[in-house]
Order: sequence, then C-alpha cells, then structure tokens
Amino acid sequence: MKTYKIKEISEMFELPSSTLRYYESEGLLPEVPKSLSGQRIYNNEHIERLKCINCFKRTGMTISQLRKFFMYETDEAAHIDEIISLLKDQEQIVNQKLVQLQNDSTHVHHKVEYYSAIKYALKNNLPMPLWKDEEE
Amino acid sequence: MKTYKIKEISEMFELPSSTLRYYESEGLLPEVPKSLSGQRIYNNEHIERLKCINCFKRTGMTISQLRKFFMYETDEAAHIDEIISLLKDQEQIVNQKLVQLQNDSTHVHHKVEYYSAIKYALKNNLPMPLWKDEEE
DNA sequence: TCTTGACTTCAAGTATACTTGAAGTGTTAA
DNA sequence: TTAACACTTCAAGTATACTTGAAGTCAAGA
Repeated sequence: MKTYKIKEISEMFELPSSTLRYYESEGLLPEVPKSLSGQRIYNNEHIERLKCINCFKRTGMTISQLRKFFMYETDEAAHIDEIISLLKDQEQIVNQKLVQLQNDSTHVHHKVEYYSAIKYALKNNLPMPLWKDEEE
Repeated sequence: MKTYKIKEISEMFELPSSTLRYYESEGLLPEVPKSLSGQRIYNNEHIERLKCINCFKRTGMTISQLRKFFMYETDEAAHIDEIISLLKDQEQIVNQKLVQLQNDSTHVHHKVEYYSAIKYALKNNLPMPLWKDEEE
C-alpha cells in the first residue's frame, strides 16, 4: 500500500504539518504508524479520513463532534443509531446552510450591482440609484 | 421613526445584548443614540445593518473586514472602487462556498444512506454493503 | 563528512469572537 | 414604594482551533 510523508499530506490538503499533528493529537486520525526514526507514515486510510474531516468541517462540525463521530465509527455495530442520528442532524444543518448561503449569494450580488450603478452615477454626475432589497 | 430597546433587537436577531454592545464597540453599527438614562435606542438603520452583518458573516467575513466595509460605505464616493472590489471578491468566495457545500451535502447524504444500509444488514444478519464514493 | 532542510516532542502562545462578572443605575408592575 | 428585572460600563475571562518556539534527531546531496 502506498505511503506518504507528512509533507506530502500537508501539500495534498494544503494544511500545515502542525495541523496534521494537531488533528492526530485530538484523536481525529486513525493510528499513524512511525518509521524507525519516529517519522509519521500516512496511507490511504488517512487520506480518506482527512477528506471526511474537511467535508464535515465545512458543514460546521467542531473538532469534538468529529472525534465523537469517528469514535462511533470504530464500533459501528454498537453505535449505528447514534451514527445515523448524528449524520441526519448534520444533513439538516448543511441543507439549511445551503439555503441561507444561496440567499446570501443573491444579496451580495445585488450589492455589487447597486454599487456599480452608484459608480456609474458618480462618474456621469447622474442621480443616485435607489436601494431596493428585502434582506432575509 | 420606530425605535427599539436592546432586548427587542436581541430577540429579533437571536443575539445576546452583550454581542450587540460588542458589535457597536467594534465599530460595526451606525451611531447608537442613548436615552437620558443612558440606554441604547436602535432604529431601522441598525436593523438593516445587522441583517447585513449576518449575511456577510455567513459568507465568511470577519469583524475587521466588516468594519472596513462599513467604513468605506460611510464615504461611498471616495471609496467606490474599494467597495466594488471587496464585494466582487466576496461574491466569488460565497459562490465557491456554495459549490463546495453542495458537494458536501451530497456526501453527507450518501453517508446517511450507507449507514442506513449497514443498520439494515446488521438487523437482518446480512452481508455488509460496500462503500463507494469519490469524495472531493 | 558536512550542511541543509525536514522531521520529532511538548509546552506555551495567538487569533477571533464573543461572554462573564462586578458594581452600580433605571424601569415597571403589584 | 418596593421588589424584580433590564440596563449601563469596563476589564477580564473563555472557547475553539490552531500556531509557534525551543531543543534536538534524521535524511540526502555536494
């Protein structure tokens, strides 16, 4: 199985090595084997885990929620209900975030248009446009 | 013009009063007048500003970026280019977030399905389903 | 062999965004 | 009027997620 040094993983995920050590110390990574000289040796399992961490982090999970989730996963059969419930909660959260962010995207876009019109009005000494928007 | 006490605003935005005072101290709010006895009196301008703060915060802006933006806004004509450039950057950022979050939503949903299948397999003593997914 | 850069541990430091506590004043309903 | 609760300031504290520094070991090319 292909293995990786910390620097390769660091570059792969654009995360400083210190963060990888930090995640490990927080119990987010599967056991990381070390070379004879003590250097970390990562494999595909770690890469998959890091993808998963990134995904969950973006959906708003904290380090301690991540740790909890991965702990449940290590004894899937005993914690299947907790895993499913946690995932369903997270699914709800990410979908709410999605709706909200779609709204926010629209609002920011409106602002770009509004200020572009302001700029035009300023340049040509024209009356200022009016701001119309119902922000949520 | 209708005015509001801090508690009304606090409930309206589900933000503790302390956070409202904090935002004010960080220069995110327009001048907040005080009653004779020193209590804050908010109006629609503050409400609009808070909606705007919430929107930008969700798109990832920090307090100091928000402060900068609102400072530019107070002298629109002098800073119109900075305002537009800042807004365009933020529009890009929010749209990237949106794409990423859509992906993440899909992944979380797949996980829900996968573990539901695991649960079913456990309950009925069936072979475990396989995990197939290309996570981004 | 020597040097340069990457790695190690562990404790302490930092950034961001609030939150809390103390000590006191103001407001309101019974 | 008196209790109960909301409000005030200001400084200090907290939570989360890293990040940095010190001091030392290891690996690879000139």
